[in-house]
Amino acid sequence: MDRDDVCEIEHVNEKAVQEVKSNMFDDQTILKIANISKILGDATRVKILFALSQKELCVCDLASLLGMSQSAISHQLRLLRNTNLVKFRREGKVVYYSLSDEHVIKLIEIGAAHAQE
Amino acid sequence: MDRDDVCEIEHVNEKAVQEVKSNMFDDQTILKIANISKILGDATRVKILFALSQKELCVCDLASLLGMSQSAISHQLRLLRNTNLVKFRREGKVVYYSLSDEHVIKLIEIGAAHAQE
DNA sequence: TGAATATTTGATTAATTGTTCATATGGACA
DNA sequence: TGTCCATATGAACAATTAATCAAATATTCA
Repeated sequence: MDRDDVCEIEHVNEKAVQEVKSNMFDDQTILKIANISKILGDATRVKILFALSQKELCVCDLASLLGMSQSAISHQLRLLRNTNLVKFRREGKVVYYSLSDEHVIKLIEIGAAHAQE
Repeated sequence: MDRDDVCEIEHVNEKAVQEVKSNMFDDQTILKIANISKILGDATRVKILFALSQKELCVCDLASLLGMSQSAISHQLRLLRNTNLVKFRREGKVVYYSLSDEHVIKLIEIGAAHAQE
């Protein structure tokens, strides 16, 4: 699309637009904000992260806790691993997961505060 | 699926699971957390919300600022309206949008802090 | 009223996503 | 080695989603 034609130029508040633009986060930061939000945009993942914020748990614990298949949990954990939100350690056959990012809990808390309204 | 069969019962740390479960947010709260996160899970919407946190802007301003079609912006604004994250006022032909939820900015700020790593 | 302009809306389409099922991997232990 | 069990992974499928295009509203102004 042609961004000069979004509307008649006289109607754009050019000064305000430029001012906001100069304060805007760079695209990479915006993308990272969107990406971590995307992670929290699924109830299963929110539950997993909240659970792990309280206790280190194995895949099996999480599956039991959430009443979901071990495969579904494992898929979600992979996502959380790939985005460095959780870490894990192996103990025999069992793999224990725990949080590796403190921001996530703040985000969940603010989301919860937002929910109470 | 059968949640009793996710794994051998003896291997679930039942006590830990129960403890976490008792502290877990209720499903409705979890859903609201996920839903507001979903909103922030898109770069266009993050930009819109961040822009509106600084200045009241019209649809046309936002389209110009983001270099996107006015229709695309309008669709996103509808979403933000429906979730009560923005409010608007009409002035003649022009509709001005502004933020109506303070939590959103905190979420974006924490997301940005997370991005700086 | 009719023309012009800002915005909204509905339908469509391509892309993304979360779960399921089946199968693979990896460690423990006989 | 072979079996068991916890976990991981790949393919497939349904559902959701964001942009585009075309068309509808709403407001101003001549």
